[in-house]
Amino acid sequence: MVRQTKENAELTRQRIIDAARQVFLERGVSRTSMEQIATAAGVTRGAVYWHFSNKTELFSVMREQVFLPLIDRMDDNLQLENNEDPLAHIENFLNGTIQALNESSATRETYEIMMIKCEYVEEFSEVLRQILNNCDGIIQKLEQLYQRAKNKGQLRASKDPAQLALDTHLFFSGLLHMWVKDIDGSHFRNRTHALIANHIDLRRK
Amino acid sequence: MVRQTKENAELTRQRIIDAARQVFLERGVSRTSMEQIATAAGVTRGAVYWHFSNKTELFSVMREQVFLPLIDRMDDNLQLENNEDPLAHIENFLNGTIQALNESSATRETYEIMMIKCEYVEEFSEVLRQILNNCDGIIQKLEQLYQRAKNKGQLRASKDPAQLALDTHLFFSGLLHMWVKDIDGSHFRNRTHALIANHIDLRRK
DNA sequence: TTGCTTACATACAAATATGAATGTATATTA
DNA sequence: TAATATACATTCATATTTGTATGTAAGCAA
Repeated sequence: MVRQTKENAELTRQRIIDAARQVFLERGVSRTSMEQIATAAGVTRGAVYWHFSNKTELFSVMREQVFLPLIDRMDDNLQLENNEDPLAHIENFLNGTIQALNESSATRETYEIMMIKCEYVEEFSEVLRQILNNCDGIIQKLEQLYQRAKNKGQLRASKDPAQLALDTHLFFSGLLHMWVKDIDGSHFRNRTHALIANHIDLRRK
Repeated sequence: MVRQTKENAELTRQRIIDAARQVFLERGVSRTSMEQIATAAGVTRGAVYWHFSNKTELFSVMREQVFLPLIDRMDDNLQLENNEDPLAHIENFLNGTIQALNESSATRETYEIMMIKCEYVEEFSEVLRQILNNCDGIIQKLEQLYQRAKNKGQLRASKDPAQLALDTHLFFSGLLHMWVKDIDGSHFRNRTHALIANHIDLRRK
């Protein structure tokens, strides 16, 4: 296999990314060598280095392939339309994110890698900063939605939208972490719907 | 420095543990070599290997030094005494844990290492299982406390103690994660008290 | 005081990983 | 169709890391 067409090269590239995800998941990012990724992708290290300059870049591409669409989805989903029921809107958003995890193994695996199979030091601390930035965005939008809920009289008395937004965000990051760690699903994966409903219901008047 | 007394050997051992924590924090567990730990502790690899059979064991000891007392504290603190105000009890427990982070740099650093500077694969997945077990215990005790709160009529109508306990646990693991990641403290570290108060207040009648 | 053990330091061998250099056959293009 | 750039495979030189093996001086027990 020497010189592929452009299209085939693109397929090779994607195979390498998928292989990286798989090996990262099994062995953790640090312990994974370029050789292992290459083998898993059915190529040699030469090919991997041709497409990616090093493991960090490969990791970033893998991550962005999953996260950029996900962030878009969040942005769309949290858009402040003329929603009659802001609280239900928040609930739908949370459920939707969980649904994305259930439906896409690539998303699921990438989450798992990022949460418990990656060490955020040196080059990787940049990733952490990006994640925190996203959090900020989500919190802001949650706050706006809670503000609208308050304006509509959906909320219990005197609840501060900013605080509610933070509480929801913390609840949800906790949920995502537990969702990922709870491999057999008995504790959280099978109960997300009820947990989310309960969380939102605590806010309702 | 050739042959120390028993006491001095114990000091050396502790210095190695502290050095490991420091290097783990800087470079992540995987990237840390025994050589780096030894250098940081002012000894050679020979000493490190004399005290610990490998990096994994050293990690475990470091972790247990911080976590076993912490778990004890939790057990004590969540004990079901004749408390008049179960909700306040929960609030105190949460605040106390945060306080432990604020007061002890070893605790703080160990948390940071375990959350964002360690990859839970192979030997380390055992640690993850232990953590989840602890979570179970905490959730159970929270549930009992919420049950007592319900019996005392502290809770809003028809709230299920089990659900409330899970929600609190998710909130708090989210908070711990964010607390650790929010290095400059602007987002969460300075607001934990209010966040916790708000969270508990959502449950109050 | 002798002899054994401890608490390390030093030296060694083997494995593994990296990046770059080089080779090469085929697409692509002029 | 000839020249060139592409998409890899192969090779090489260089670190790095690990575990162990061996050395050694001082503590400790008899």
